[in-house]
Amino acid sequence: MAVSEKISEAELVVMEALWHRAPLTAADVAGQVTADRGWSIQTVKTLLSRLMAKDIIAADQDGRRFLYRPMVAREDYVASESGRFVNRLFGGRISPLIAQLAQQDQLTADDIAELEGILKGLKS
Amino acid sequence: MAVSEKISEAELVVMEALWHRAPLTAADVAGQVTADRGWSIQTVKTLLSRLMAKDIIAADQDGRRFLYRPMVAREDYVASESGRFVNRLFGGRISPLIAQLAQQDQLTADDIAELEGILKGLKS
DNA sequence: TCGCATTGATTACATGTGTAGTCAACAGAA
DNA sequence: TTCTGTTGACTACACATGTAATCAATGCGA
Repeated sequence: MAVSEKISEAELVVMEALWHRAPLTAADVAGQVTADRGWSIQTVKTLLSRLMAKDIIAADQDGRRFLYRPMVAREDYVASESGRFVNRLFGGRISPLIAQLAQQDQLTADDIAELEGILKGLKS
Repeated sequence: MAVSEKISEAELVVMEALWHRAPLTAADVAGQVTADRGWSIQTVKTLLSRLMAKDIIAADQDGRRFLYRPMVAREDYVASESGRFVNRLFGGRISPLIAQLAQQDQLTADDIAELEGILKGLKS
């Protein structure tokens, strides 16, 4: 559940591809990400190796290729990063974060409605 | 207003000291942070130099020392990091973040009350 | 069977980061 | 005036990260 090793920016791009669909071969992952990022397939393979070394993904042999899959659920990663983030910048308190984002006009009417629903659920 | 250069973890510790009180000499900053972190004063000076190079802080000469002060307001930094964060992990949408944090039991009753107040203000 | 294309493994290299040591200048004590 | 301690500047060095090139094995087409 806990995500021990750090996932770097570039590694996260690869993880998003695997979270979106897995298992994938290195070539598949590259197909998903080289478009936006302009990486070579070698770069993707390096990132896959590093993620393997960190035990964040695993690979199952399929003939002479590997099929890569996440070992960490996106929800778990997001949960741990969210916690780290509010601790780092908001002393663990969430309402200042919301106030912050509200001030940046990052909250849509839908967000507000949704938040009210969430809060209602929490109070009961 | 925008924070161009990245502030690393260690640098952020120094920034927090300067945001808390400024201007400070290198020795003052070290006094604030070496306790928790076990850094030598040299480490603090290196971090100050790097922050200077990034134009995140400035220094005014005071005799043969320098008095360091932030060039970036904490609010601006927090705003830009918050935006970056919700974009990276929540596709820019905030309600999933709140739902996430709520699920981690990171929301206290006070938080909930405060959030309701914020939302009320936003709707009017 | 033999060469080529594919694939993982290894190596490369510049830049950032954490963590400091050393040096040179200068101000104040003796 | 000389010694010494303080201070910023410069240098160091290992590990992380971004971005790949190259190598070696191997399976498949000719």
